[in-house]
Amino acid sequence: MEKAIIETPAGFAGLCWSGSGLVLLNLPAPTVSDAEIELESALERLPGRPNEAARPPAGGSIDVKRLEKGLNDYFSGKRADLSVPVDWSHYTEFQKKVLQRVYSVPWGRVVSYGQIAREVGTPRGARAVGGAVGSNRVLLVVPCHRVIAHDGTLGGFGGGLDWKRKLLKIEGLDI
DNA sequence: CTAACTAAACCTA
DNA sequence: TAGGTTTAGTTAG
Repeated sequence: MEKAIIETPAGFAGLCWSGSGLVLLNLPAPTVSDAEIELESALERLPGRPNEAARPPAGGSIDVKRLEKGLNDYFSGKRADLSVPVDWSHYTEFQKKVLQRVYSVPWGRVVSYGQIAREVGTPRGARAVGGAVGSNRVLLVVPCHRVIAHDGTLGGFGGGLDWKRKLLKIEGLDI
């Protein structure tokens, strides 16, 4: 499991990845040390699998430079390409299904919890979808901030509703 | 296994 | 619009 702190126009973001993809991407923090602290704390809260560190395939890692450029573009207000392989191994089946669907929501668009629920085959599981997107650990790459309530209100956000509003604002949406 | 949580949606008035 | 009800999956005990 490799770690890094990268600089974005909005601050310093901590991330870590395994051989199969991105494991963690935090929202930008004001200082490098804030970002480090948040990253460590997120790592401790990572569910499951103690054998993760035991298999680091040296070759297959993510393109950190490209992600850094993507985030730079994103926080400069551009329609950025944040696509990067994600390591889904720390999620339950349901969470994975939901997050993979959210992954495909394009820049500047929003969907409702209920819509996601219908699309993953649990038509009345909107609240469960809320719980699942709340488990997202690769913010922005899986754009869970684009999932809002069906009546157009914000819903919730693990990183705080101010962040959610701000991210949507960057994408031209005033909610 | 149960019970208590939700980042929802629906129904009624 | 407000308030109560229904709902599916996760998590703690």
